[in-house]
Amino acid sequence: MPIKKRITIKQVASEASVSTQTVSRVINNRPDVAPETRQRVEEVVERLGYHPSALARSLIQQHSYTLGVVTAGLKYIGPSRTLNGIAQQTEAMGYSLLLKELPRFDANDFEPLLQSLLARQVDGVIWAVPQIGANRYWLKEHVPHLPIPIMFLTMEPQPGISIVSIDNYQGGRLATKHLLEQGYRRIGHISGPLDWWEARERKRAWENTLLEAGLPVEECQSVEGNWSSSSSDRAFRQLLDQFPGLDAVFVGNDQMALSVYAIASARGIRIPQDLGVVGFDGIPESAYYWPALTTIDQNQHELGCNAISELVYMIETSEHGKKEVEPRVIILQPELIIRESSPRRPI
Amino acid sequence: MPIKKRITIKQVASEASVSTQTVSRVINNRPDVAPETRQRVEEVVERLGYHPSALARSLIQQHSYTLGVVTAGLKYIGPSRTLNGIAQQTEAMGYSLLLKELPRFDANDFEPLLQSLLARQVDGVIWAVPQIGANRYWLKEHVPHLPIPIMFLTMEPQPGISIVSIDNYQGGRLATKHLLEQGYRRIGHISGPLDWWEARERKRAWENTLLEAGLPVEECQSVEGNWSSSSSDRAFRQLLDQFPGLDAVFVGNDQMALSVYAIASARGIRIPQDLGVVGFDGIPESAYYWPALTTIDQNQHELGCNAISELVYMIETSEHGKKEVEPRVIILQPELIIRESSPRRPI
DNA sequence: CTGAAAGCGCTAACAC
DNA sequence: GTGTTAGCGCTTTCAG
Repeated sequence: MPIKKRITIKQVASEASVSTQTVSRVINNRPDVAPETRQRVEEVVERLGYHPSALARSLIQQHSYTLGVVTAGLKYIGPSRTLNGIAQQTEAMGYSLLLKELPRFDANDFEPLLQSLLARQVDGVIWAVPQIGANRYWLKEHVPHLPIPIMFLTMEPQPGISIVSIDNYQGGRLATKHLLEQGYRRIGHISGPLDWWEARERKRAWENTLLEAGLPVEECQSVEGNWSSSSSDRAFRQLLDQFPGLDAVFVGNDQMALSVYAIASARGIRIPQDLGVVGFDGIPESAYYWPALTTIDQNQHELGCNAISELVYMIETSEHGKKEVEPRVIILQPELIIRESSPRRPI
Repeated sequence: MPIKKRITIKQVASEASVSTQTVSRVINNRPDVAPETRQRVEEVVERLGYHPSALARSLIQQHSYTLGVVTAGLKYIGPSRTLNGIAQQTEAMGYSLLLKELPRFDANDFEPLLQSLLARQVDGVIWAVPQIGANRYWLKEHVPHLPIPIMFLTMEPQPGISIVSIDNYQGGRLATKHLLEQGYRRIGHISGPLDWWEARERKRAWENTLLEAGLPVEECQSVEGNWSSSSSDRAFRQLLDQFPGLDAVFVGNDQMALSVYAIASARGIRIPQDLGVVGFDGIPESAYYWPALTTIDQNQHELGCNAISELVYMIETSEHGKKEVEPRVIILQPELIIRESSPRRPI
């Protein structure tokens, strides 16, 4: 039961007529306490509503059981789903979470952020900000000097860095191959913003898959969006104008696919009869687009979970074994979900 | 620059040939330091890459400059947008954020959660979990005994409790009145899950507004969903079956409106010619439904910002003035966004 | 202006 | 089994 004033270990000790050390042993479940002493102490702890200060404990043990997470764009569903996994797994592993959100995706003043986490003695850090532009420039120089493990999400593998990522290239490949297999031939692409690594990977996969199938890929065949529905509103109209004969489009995410649907409806282009569509992300809503959207499901929740498991593993082995843990790279595979927006094309 | 080993104030002191107090004064910008001493210390701080331990500081000052936030359902966009506001405002006010996510919306084992926050000496708590079922039962008994301020989001005002909420009743009223004004008369409702306070408020507003307009409200005129698109898939079909002559529907949130669109399309019901639709939430995507969705915009980001400003105010005045701050209730007003799904009905 | 001593709440290491 | 001593890294108090 929460109480108005904070009780200290001293008060418990004096109330139970033992030393603080004994109280400490009881609350930490150490063996060397006489059963009746233990019981007496426990009774006092209960009665006073005593709860040990994690702060004091962290200070002396040099171990806070707290993880720092740096994120960006929580107002979007992707980062939130990842954070959801992170929070859940952190809790499950008995740690707490200190949250920092970057004001912008491409903010790159990593230093004060990292310091504020280090000042609070976090045991490890998850850098859950996607790789954009040059926002990873500091890795090479600074990561090796950090006193604690740091785990990066969603970025290009790099020697010496621990990373958990989703295979965006493979996702783009699955999407494009699916469209090819269904008989589409003039396949356009609405990409995410190309300063994002993920957007580039998806586009690169689309391009290579077409080329490997012996199809030409022209400049006018793809347009850049910025992940938002409103951006693809413009992008899709441009694509229609500049690439005649379009029979399918691979859209960089499900939000952008939504306005592809809207523009198509407004222009009398029927999906899927006149135009096949494949999205990316697998947001729950995409199953209720009409027609239901074929998409690439990326499990961002699991991404977060994996990152934490791995990070905690790094923390705990580097403590025990005293030797540094080898940086590890984990790549999760996305999945193709076939729905109604990409049926086999009649010959 | 981050450094491998942690530097302590002692090392800085000895390196600069001063006492630790002097170093302390310098890093806290206290006045009583000779300019040249200050400069010498600053130089050493810089050279060694010293950063004070927030932990040790919190311990002695009994003030951690950290806020605890308890949230739930981060995989949904609503809670994330709120957390976004919370994180941003917390940062802006110079605090850090300790994040806890409930495994389920209706989890009500508040006790261990609160204790784990208190153990880390948070200066205040934001309870950002919506009011559902009896998950507020503990307030009356426990809140008055908490040693720190606690701020609740999204719940029914209650004496003695600090709350920031959005006026869901007013939102439901705006939506329903709009449909009435546009000439719709047989207006159905797909509600959120009715153990949610927000869902009940929206429904109550819909019902009262119809009654005040002299229209009957029958049992068969509304169906309960669970906020997800899939739930309203079922709910809307049921509504169509059980309430003939439906000419408009007020849907509890924008996600559920999405499958109303899908079912309508599949059944040849034209929106808006045959059916007017109004949603709730104002998610960015709703502007790209086809036709664009009229909805009630609730600014959840601002909700989070307000909650933090208020909480920090409570913390800082209760410290200075030593007297408890009066609990405050802040109600934010949602806004009607008129788009294309609810045109004036031809007579 | 500066330093010495005390202590925040807890635990590690050692005595008894 | 249990208590004592020391100290995590910092700030407060008070003396000079």
